[in-house]
Amino acid sequence: MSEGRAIPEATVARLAVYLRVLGSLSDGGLSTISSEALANAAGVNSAKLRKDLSYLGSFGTRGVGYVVQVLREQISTCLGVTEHRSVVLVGVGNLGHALAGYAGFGSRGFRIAGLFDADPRRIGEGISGLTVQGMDELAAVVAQEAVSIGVIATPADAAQEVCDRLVAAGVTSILNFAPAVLSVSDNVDVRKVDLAVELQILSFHEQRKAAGLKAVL
Amino acid sequence: MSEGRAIPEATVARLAVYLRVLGSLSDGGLSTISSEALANAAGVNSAKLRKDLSYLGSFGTRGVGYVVQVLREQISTCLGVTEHRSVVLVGVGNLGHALAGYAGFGSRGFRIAGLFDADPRRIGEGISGLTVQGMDELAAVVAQEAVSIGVIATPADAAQEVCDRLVAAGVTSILNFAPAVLSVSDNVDVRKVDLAVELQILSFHEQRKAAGLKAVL
DNA sequence: TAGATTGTTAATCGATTAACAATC
DNA sequence: TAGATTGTTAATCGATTAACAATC
Repeated sequence: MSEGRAIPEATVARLAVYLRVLGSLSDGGLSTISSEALANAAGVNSAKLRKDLSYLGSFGTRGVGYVVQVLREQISTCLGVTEHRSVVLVGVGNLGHALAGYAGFGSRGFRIAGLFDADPRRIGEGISGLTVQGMDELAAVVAQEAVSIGVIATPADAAQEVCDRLVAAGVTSILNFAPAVLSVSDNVDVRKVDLAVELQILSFHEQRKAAGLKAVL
Repeated sequence: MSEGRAIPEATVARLAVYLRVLGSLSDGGLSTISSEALANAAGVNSAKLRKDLSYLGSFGTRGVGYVVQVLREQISTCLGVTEHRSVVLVGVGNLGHALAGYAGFGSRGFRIAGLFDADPRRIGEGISGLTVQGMDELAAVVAQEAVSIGVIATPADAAQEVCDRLVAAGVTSILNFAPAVLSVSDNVDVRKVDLAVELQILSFHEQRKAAGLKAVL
């Protein structure tokens, strides 16, 4: 039981996309779908989709396709969406506000257990039904609400300290929106979302396109 | 000239990180650095770092390391940071506000050429020194300001239409923050940043950790 | 020369893809 | 049975890593 048949990282990311696409499809009343159709909707090719699903088991029907509901349940279970998780969000600047107001949390099994900020002027502020707390409260909330995920939306220079405090409080996964490289012990997972890096990757490709154009002319 | 010696996608993403790390290092007055030290600061191993840099050429000194300034210039040139690029941002909700206020744009060679929203009540609103415009103005601004990159920060159901209008206006790269899969012609680059997907990946790993813990006990 | 560190090779690892036998 | 589509295999491709010769 609880087999360690490792699912590739890239597959996990795509499963989350499939899950969302399946959500809108079943809202649209569709009850069954082929790998080809789902792959198109998700923007991948069908071989990759079938390979991805094969890591979860085999619950399609040859000649027919997949039952949308079954697929949703299998993927949800695999990703752990069924177990609700509490997250804390540190830093309630512009980005923190946007994240706190993000509607997708609840429907995907996440619950914001607390908002925190180091700036005393922000403490007590109400955002999306929650009240901003000071960093002193962080450890207690993480412990009481069994929080396992921390989201960092502070400026870069505060990120490492916030990270350390989150880890000390017991958080084991961190989603980092601050433009800083965090160092953590390797039992803690960190994922980073970096606007500047995304833009620079696009910029790089723009440049290549321009160079290609020149080469052609 | 303008050689097509392809730089791997993964390398491009890391180069952007190295560039930022080098920025803070040279602010700190450091003038020379070894691959080992830079790799540590960037959170990768030194072999990977050297391999990444080798795609740009070889401008380190054996036995010594790299001159920080030289490295910054080489990476900047490669990524196209030296040529300034104009971007437009569509959707000025919470997230749009956060993005519009993001300080890192200018220092990285990007300039916001316009903010747009479909909601007539938002038109005329001032954000970070810019005025929100209606979608009718989009095409003209893209053309006049030679905008090549569009950022989508709308709700999911508006994303595809906004995308189509951006592409029609002449944008060739899109950064999509809306939780929707965009379909575009393949001369247009799309990168997607998805909060829900990031959280679900973390959630998946949390689950694995919990299962591993149980297995050990 | 001795010590340090780069740049590159070759081995390994992981992910993608096409193709097709299995089977509804 | 004939047509459709899955699940899986094997080939390919790309990225990571360790190791070390080159060289400062």
